[in-house]
Amino acid sequence: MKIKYNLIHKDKNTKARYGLLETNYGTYETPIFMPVGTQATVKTLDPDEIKEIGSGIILSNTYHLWLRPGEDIVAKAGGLHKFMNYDGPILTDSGGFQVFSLANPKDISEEGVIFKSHINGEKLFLTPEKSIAIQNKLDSDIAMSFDECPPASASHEYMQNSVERTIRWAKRGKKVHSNPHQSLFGIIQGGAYEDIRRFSATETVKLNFDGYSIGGVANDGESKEDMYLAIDYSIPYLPEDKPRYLMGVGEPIDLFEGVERGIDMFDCVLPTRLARHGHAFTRNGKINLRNAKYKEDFTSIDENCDCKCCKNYTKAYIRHLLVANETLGQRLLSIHNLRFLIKIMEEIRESIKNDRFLELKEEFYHSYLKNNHSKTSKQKD
RNA sequence: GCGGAAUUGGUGAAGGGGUUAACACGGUGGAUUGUGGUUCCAUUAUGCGUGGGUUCGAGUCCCACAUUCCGUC
Repeated sequence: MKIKYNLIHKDKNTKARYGLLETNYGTYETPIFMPVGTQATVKTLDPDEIKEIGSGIILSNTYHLWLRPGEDIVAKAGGLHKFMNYDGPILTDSGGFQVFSLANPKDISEEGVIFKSHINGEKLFLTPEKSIAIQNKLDSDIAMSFDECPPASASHEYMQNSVERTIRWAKRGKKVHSNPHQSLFGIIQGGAYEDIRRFSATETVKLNFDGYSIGGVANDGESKEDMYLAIDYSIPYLPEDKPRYLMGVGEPIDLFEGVERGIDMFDCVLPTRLARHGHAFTRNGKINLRNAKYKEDFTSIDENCDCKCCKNYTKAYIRHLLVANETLGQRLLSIHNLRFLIKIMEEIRESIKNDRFLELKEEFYHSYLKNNHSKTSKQKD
């Protein structure tokens, strides 16, 4: 079946919305945070642990699985769910982001994009049709349109041309999409240009996708102000009865800012990447467990957290694991950081239902920002 | 006793007269938003065993001493 979004309640004071998303693998409440498992694994966790932290949908990536092990092997295994032994919903990214990160602008043509494999340097060619065909074979529950993801710093002219091409790519992808129980999302681009976001949103919505994403907001070096503008400029043109997905966003503050503006779905590598590099989210801001001050700190990372890591282990022990390069440290922190974001989303959903989203937001910001561990803007003060 | 070699940060060390002592590991911070798993960035010896001397200038050359190692009686 295709996914189905049911809008249940709109917050009285903001654009935040609470809904239910029906999928092939159960119904999930939104807004939702989706952990990222690029290579058919949420790094360091097994599927039982993904479930334990209260996770719903997870992400995987067309580009990476295309290169290794190849979509045919995944198909032979019985599809991505069977291959990785995960019986929850899976969304696959289209490889579009890799256009931004791995290709040169001159390698992008109307037909598709020339990549250099990050594994062996081999020249590869990816098109909208190819991306959709791979995703059909992977048999994910939600596929993404193949898009170009230009930086917000791109000129107005480049951005307009890029967005027009992304829309043509979306049409081509939709035309060949043939997996009956896989949904397909369109992607809105346009940087922080109001007119281009409006154009991208209205034209993409005309194609009638199962959901809509806002992309190009979490590229390296872009300001949070531009991200918030990109959302504000796109949301008014998206239909109420379809889910809205903000791609690549996952700082706690940005989850609140996104929800407030009407976003239903988020994904981000940040919780798991930060974990592997020794950082943890806490209600009092982000901390670096490798810091010497935790050497003899025998308290948990966050005493209010209900995850396996916080219930059983101390900062001093986790620090030791990280410094000694033991993978258990990375695993425990990944579990904690993911649980942290998922729990925030649980609280956010409750607050929307009770029309007290802004109160929760203020409460969270007060605690999270009080030690200035996180800035509300990437711009220096 | 005699002869030879060595002595440079927390560690392994480079440098054999010319500005601020290489590099690596370790230490200490920071970064990370549709993945960078072991990544990236910054910082970390006002000092080269001790004391003299030569020189415009000395880890670098000379002398004495100390310590360590090797050989030998």
